Amino acid sequence: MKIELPSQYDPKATEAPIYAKWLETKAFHAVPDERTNKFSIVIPPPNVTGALHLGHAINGTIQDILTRYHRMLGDNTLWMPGIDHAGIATQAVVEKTVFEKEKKSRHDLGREELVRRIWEWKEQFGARILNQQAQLGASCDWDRTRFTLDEGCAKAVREAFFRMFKDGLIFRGKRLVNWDTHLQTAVADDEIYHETVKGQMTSIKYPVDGSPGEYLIVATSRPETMLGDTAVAVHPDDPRYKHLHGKFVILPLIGRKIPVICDGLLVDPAFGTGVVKVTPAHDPNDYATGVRHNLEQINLLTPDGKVNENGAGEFLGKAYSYVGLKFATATRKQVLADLEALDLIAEKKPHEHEVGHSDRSKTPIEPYLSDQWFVRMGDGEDEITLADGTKSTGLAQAAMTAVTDGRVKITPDRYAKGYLDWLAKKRDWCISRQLWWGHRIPVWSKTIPSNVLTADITKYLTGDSATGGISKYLKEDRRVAFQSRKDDQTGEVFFSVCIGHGEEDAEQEFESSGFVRDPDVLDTWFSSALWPISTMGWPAAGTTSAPEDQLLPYFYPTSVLSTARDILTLWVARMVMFGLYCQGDVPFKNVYVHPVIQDGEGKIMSKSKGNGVDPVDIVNSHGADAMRFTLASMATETQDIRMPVVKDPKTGTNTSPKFDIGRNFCNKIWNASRFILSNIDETAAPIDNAQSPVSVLEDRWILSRLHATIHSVETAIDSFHFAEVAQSLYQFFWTDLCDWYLEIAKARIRSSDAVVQSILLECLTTSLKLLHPMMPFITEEIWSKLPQGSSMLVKTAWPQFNAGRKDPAADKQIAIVQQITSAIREIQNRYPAAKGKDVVIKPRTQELQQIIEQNRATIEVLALGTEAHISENSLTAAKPADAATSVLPDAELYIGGVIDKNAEGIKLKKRAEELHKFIAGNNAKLGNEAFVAKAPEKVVTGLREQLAKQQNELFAIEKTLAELSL
RNA sequence: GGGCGAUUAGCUCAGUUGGUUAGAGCGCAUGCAUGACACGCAUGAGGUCACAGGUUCGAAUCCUGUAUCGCCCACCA
Repeated sequence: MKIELPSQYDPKATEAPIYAKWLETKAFHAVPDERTNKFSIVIPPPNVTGALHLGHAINGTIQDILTRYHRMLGDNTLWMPGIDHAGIATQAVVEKTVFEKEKKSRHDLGREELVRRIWEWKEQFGARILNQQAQLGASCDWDRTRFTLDEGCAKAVREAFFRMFKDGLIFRGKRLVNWDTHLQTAVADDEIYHETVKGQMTSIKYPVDGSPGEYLIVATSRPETMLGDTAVAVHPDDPRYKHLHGKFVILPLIGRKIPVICDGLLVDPAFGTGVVKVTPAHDPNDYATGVRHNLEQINLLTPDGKVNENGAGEFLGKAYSYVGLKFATATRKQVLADLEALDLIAEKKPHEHEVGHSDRSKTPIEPYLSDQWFVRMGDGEDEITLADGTKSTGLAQAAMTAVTDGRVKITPDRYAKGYLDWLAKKRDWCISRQLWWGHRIPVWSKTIPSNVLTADITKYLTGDSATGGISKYLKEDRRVAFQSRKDDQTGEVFFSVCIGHGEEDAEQEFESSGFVRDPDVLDTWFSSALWPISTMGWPAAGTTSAPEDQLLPYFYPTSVLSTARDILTLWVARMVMFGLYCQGDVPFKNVYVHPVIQDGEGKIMSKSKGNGVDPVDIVNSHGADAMRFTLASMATETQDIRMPVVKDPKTGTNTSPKFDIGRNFCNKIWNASRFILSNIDETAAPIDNAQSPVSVLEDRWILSRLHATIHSVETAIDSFHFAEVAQSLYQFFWTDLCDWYLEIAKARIRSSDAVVQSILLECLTTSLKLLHPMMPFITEEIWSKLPQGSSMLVKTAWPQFNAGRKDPAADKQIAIVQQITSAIREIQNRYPAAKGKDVVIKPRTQELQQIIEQNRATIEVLALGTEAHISENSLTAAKPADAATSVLPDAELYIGGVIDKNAEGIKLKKRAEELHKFIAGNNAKLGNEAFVAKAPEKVVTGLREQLAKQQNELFAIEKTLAELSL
């Protein structure tokens, strides 16, 4: 009849079968239905190449707490999982593998074959990180698992691109990209690491045109770039160079006459000579300057990093050429030598600077001017129309407004600032990447010779045919959009056509008319930005009655996005923009930014540093619940959190003592449950939460505490205070329930008291429910052992908070019981001889005397066992001979015949000293008229009461000391 | 360089709008094989709240400055 559990909780044996059961019962599967209360989260899709790290684990834990909590609340709850194709990272991994195995580069394989290999790789390893998430207990709707490169996402990407292209929000422009001269590809900013290089700062003299003997001196760490200079800049207000405004200098070696321009943004007059050389094609700042002043951009580089035909000229009657030399090395050397020979070097000094290197090839990056596609973020003038019909002065502004007007709430709110600041710059977003793995840009282009008049372009493209070929797309209203851009220098027109979703047959037509598809793919963040809507079926949502088609109208906007702060701009801001533009509503109502876990020294955990902890190792050593509890208890409001890392002596892997907290708590839960279940009858049922009156003090108290806990857990989850959730559950379960209630109630438990059984069951079942979102496996396992019902905990309703169960009177009485009990134990600890001896209690108030009297038995059970008693409890109790004393603010306790005078004296004197300080401080405060006049009455009376107690206690101690003649 | 944050017990962190003697866990010390649990129980020690000013009757909490650390962004001719 009694239920028996094994004496140790074994996560390894428990977790997999429980998870299988959840999947079997489709517990995580969400389908739109008539419910109006719904909750949805889209997972930040981890990189397909990625291995699970603690960041995933803490974020997964948080999302699962929210998801499971809302599921239990009865909300229609969807947690949408998936993975990200992670363009460059994935391509690099596969390229590396191919090279290691076959010694073949991607050029050897060719585009199609490489992409095929990456897909193959994805099929093989892509699900690994999601399986690891499942090991943590994540309750994702795996039936809906998505991939940012799957068919649905491709459709969404194509549609979004098309709309923006058509609206002019996507445009083609020049941009300096980070060029890897070894791999001959552009690389993303975050694929670059900086290395400090010892170089030289060279000051070069540029002769002023028409003023023999006068030079402008510019300093540079990259003298070879001077070959591409198209201006020198000074500050407009710099008096040293006012006379040169509008003048020119002659570029040494090349002989080009270049203007002296005034630019207050580029030039800091206090730095160096206050003159800056401007090389628009090879430096980002100079590029921007060039755009401002309409300067010529002279590209000096070939794709493999050598100087092209622009690197030659004539200076002072002598020809110089650097064509074919390696740019940053041979060219630099030669340029310096030639300048030296001309005596045009004013100064050389050692200079350390940061040089960007490609992660892939480990070679220095060259800024390289090339044509790229951009998303226009908006400059505040042109209005755009969002999908809900409202207007905005650009995508960035729309995303800013969504946060400032509260449609998207960021928690903690300080992160909103970074988000807004970044968007306020409205920097156009370069979305083309020179890669093969990704969504290929759906644009076909053709260069139209300069001799074709603008008006004749259509005719030129369609030839004589009025209906055949591409003409129908050019003339009819099809989902095909056009842009053309004339090159100022050559007069050629670059004619681009974007072929939208549903018009794929047009691709062939355009290609046979000489159009060439853009070789680039889109920045991974482009498809990530569509993630909340693409996973829900956009753009086709709501048009059929198929359940898959109803996701978007039902679950969008999602409820919460949980993420790390580093992608608040790159990802979150862009999702908001695209959500508003494509779907007309924000993608999520809340953004929760969780803290980043660092190692014990405050360093970010990383693979290369070897200071990371692998969550899978922790699942193996401590169990998923233990890890989840620990991670949740670390999810405080702070932005970084430290986790000391140590080597596990058994496995040699990294671990942290922090996880023992969770493991110990699991064990506590297990054993308390074991104890309760082994002591209840099969027929026992939890007490009726709403109705049954409860009369026994400790029963009233534990239910009071239980309901306070329900309330605080709800409040904490709703406000994303996950550490508080962990804290209040830990406090309730371990301290209140196990340390106090179970100990107080043990006698009744042994005597099979029916009431206490119903209370125990109520506490246990409710605790399991409250703990389940955070610790799903162990709670589900224990739940399955309960005498009643066979339903799974995962689908069980969340406990109902009942304010009527809160019982301040019971709280107060138990607090006194605890205080007296601890005081007696303290004496016993101090004087081992006190063990087994009776206690005399002398309370100072009638009320306290009564409460102690009412709980005499309880205190005896907790502190005295069976062999001793409270022999007296009265206001006038006399102190026994040689009594050890415990002086409480409201009472004195004595255990006679045990005293060690000296030890007693030391302790009492120490406390007396403390009291003297407190009393003096309080007297000073209360003697201060300003304080009494200005402080709230509550504070003043509280202080007076406290002072009275302190004086009473001090009086008692001094009396005792006198009696001891100390 | 700009922004954000941190600095509270040996360690990791709480500390709600300023208000009665600043809390927790781990670790440490002492005692304990007590009929759930030694991954446990009981008790205890341990803090000038980074530093210097200021506001206030009153500051861990608000303001200013300094120092150290971390993260994000931009990187300098």
